[in-house]
Amino acid sequence: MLSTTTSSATVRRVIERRYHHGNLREALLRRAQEVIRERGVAALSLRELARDVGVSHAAPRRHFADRGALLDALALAGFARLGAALRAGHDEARPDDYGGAIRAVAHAYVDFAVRDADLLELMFAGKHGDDGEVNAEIDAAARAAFGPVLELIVSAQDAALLPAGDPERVGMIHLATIQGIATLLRAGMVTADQVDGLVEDAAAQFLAAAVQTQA
Amino acid sequence: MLSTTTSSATVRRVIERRYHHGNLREALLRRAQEVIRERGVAALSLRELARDVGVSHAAPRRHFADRGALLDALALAGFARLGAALRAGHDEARPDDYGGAIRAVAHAYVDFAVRDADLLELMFAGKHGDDGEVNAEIDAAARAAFGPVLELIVSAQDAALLPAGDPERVGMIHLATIQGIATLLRAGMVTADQVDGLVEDAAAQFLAAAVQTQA
DNA sequence: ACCTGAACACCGTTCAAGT
DNA sequence: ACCTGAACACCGTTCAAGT
Repeated sequence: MLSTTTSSATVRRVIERRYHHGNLREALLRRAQEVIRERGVAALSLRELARDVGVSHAAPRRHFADRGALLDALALAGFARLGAALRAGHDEARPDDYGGAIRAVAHAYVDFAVRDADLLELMFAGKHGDDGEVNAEIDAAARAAFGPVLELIVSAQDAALLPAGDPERVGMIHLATIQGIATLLRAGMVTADQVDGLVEDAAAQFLAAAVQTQA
Repeated sequence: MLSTTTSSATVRRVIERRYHHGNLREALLRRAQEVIRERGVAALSLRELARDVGVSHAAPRRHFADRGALLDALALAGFARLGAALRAGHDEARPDDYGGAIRAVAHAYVDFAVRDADLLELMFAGKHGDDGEVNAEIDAAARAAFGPVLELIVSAQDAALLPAGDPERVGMIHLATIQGIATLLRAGMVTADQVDGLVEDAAAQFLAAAVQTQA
């Protein structure tokens, strides 16, 4: 039918147009996340990405100076998404239920780590940049993502449920524990059905140790 | 001088011979560890390795079926070295000083993680093998490496310093915490001078939470 | 402003051939 | 038994050229 032909031609033109209006960057990032999830960071190739998205192999250069720049952008987007997930976990609990919030955030973190294990590894890979220094933008995004955890600790301290003290330090141990559980799962040293129990233990230990410190 | 010429020719022949007698494999593994330490796993190239060691680019194939097999061998060797380091840490403490032993092992672990951050990441990368399953040999090596930690917990339980219970589960939380501290350090979220304090906190929390569980 | 096509130097993998 | 050399298909990066 004529209308079908017309509309399909229109769609084609629109798609072509979109790439000329700044959407190639998003398309590349979206596809890159899929590839990482399916086959890992090592299998991520700029040329294949360009092919998948229907553009020449040199086109990504407009948006990402090199492969490292693409990885940095992925890490940045990853921290934004992780931050949203942690915040959503935090908001699942009732406002005064600090223990519940701590557990919900921990579970949200591990869920993210399971679903996007390779992306998380990339996010924590550090040494973004040729000379081995930490990318300041990514570092800031990471700290922002963990904001809900710190707020939680400060709130609990205000409510006298946790002893006063540097929330960064108290929270860092807890964060390390959760992150470590995710790593052990990824390595196969912990099975999927053990994870929930370990996360519960970690949250309980976090609260218990805080009380212990207080005594 | 004649003798110098003779001996240098002898050395050359010996080196050539060594490669023909099964040392190419060790030479490749040794050089690979250096490259990983200096420039990371992603920068590891079989061809460059062969060049560095003075052999043709196809020679490594005799000893490693492909790049993945080399990485597996590196992970295996890494766990052997990590196990030795943890055992050495354990032996630093007096036989009856469980708290000291736990702290020493934790510090040994983080030291390894700092010195060989990229290797450790490779060791925990999981999914060795094309279809995403965990390599059984590497998994066994990992469990063997963490043997000293489990022994420690069992000993402490026998001495009634820790509550009875599954040592794997009790120890796994502690191990996760230490591993997580290493990851946060690598990511730049924790500075090098904070690490010792965090490790001390983690060890104290481990013992405190155990006491708490007992009560 | 954004993308293409050709070019360059690298890489992993394979395989016949050498000693 | 162990290694070499040529070959293939891929990759990241660069750059002149197109629209």
